[in-house]
Formats: sequence, C-alpha cells, structure tokens
Amino acid sequence: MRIGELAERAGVSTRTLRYYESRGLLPTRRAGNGYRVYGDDDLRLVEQIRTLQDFGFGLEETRPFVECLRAGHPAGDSCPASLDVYRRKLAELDVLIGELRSVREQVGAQLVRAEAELRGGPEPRCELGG
Amino acid sequence: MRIGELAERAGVSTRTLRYYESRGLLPTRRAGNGYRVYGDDDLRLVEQIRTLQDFGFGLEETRPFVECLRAGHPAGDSCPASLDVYRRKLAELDVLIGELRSVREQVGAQLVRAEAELRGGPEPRCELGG
DNA sequence: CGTTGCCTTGACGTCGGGGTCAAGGAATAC
DNA sequence: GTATTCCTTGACCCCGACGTCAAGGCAACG
Repeated sequence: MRIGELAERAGVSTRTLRYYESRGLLPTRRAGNGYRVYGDDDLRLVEQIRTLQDFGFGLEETRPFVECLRAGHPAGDSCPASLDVYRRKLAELDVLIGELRSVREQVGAQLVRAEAELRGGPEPRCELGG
Repeated sequence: MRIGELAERAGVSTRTLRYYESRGLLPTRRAGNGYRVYGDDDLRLVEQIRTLQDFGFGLEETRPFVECLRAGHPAGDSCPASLDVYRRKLAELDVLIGELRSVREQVGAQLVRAEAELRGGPEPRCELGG
C-alpha cells in the first residue's frame, strides 16, 4: 500500500506519516518509482502511535512502543521499556491532576469570595445581630 | 521606577514586561529620555497577571482583571467580566480534570494488563486446578 | 574621556505536531 | 496527447510566552 491508503486507513494525513518517518518512528521502503510502500504492520505501528497520542503521550514517548512492535513483539507494550513509559506517565498524570485540583479549589474560592464582595460590599459583615 | 526595578520586584524579566506592554496589558509612561517609568499600581498589575498565569490562565484571559484594576477597582476580580473568566476557567478545569482521570485509569489498566502478560505469558490462564 | 550598566527597538529562535502551498514526476484512463 | 490523481521534496506558517542576540542611546562614576 502507498502513503495515501495508509493515511486513510489510519485516519491521519500523509503529512503526518511523513513527519513520523522524519522522526524515525515509521520505517519506509520505496518502490522503483520512489513511492513509499507500506504493509499491514506499518498500519499497526501508526495505530499504536495514535492511541498513545490520544492519551496525551508525546511522540518521543511512543518510541519504545514502536520499537517494541518493530522488534516483532505482539504488542507495543510487550517490552519493559514501554512499561516504564506507562509508569512515568502515570506519575506525571497524578502530579498534574493534583495540581489542577488545587488550582480548581483556589479559583473556586476566589470566585465565591469575589461574588460575595460584589453583592454585599467590600467589608465582610456578620449576619448575626443585623 | 524603571523597567529593571519593576521586573525584579515582580519577579519577571524585562522582556516579559515589554511583551505585556506589546499585548496592551501594561500601560507605559515614558521619561524624557525615552525610558519606561512605572508606579506601584503597575507592580500590582503585573502581580495580578502572574497570579493568574500561575493558575494556568492565558494572557488574554487576564485582560478583564487588568482592565478592572486599571479602572480603579480595589481588586482585579471586582468586576463581573473577571468573574465570568473565573467561571469559564472552572468549567474548563472540570472538563480537563475529568479527561485526565479517564486517561489515568486507562493507562493504569494497560499497565496492569501488560505487566501480567510479561510475567505470566500472553495467554490469560486460570489459577484454579493448576 | 572611557567604562560600566541600564535602557531602547527590532528581529529571529524555541517547542510540538503537524497544515498548507509550490513545483514537478508517475501511473492510469481516454 | 492530455486530463486526472497520486506521489515526491522543500519550504514556510501556526500557536503562546517569552529567550536571546544585535546595535546603539543615556546616565553616572572616576
């Protein structure tokens, strides 16, 4: 199959495939006329990359998975290096989620406070004995 | 005060201050020699911007806060437009945190599965009747 | 007078993941 | 022959928030 068909089957643009190739993620054979030629294993490579990208992995982080597949393993995460990436990503996600929750709380508190000040005037006052 | 002092007091670079000015966030008077001259109110502006930036707000999102301060209000969030930004940000954060938690779960599940396959072989087997 | 240090504007670089031409070659249909 | 479609490489464009020069002006010190 040529680049256009692979692109359509994988749901990406041809530009994206050439970009992956330029990053050393997608190996490419050439036909006699210079056209890129791909097989079904290349489709699996691209699908693996897209799956990880959808999870928010950077392209470089997909490299161990790609190399694992290219080494003949049944899945991209059949190799220890891929599992390490999973673990690092989990740790990153935990940190990030924690930070975002903290920010959410702080922004929420600011909103409540600012709303109260807009409605009730700047000075905090006690309802008791009003 | 000149740009160097404001930068140091606000904990940002002079480049950053000029950038804020170029975005119309930081108004600037000039001394006779062309130097930028700032007052303490400008320091408060920059601090407001930095606080929001630390929360992950984009520069454009800080504009209502900045304009609120410049209009003479006691705080950047003393104006309804600022509260709207708070509310939009909260909604964005909720969506983002939800997505990240979903990704975290999926990646975690992949890790568990892949670890099991690495240790126990590819075929899922039953311990009973071993 | 020179040096140092802060200031000015302008312009290009960075990072990631590609999008979007442009100019031309190749295969196929008619 | 020519129209169409796919393919090739190369090159510039995008976002955001600045970093990093480059070339030169201004102030103060000695």
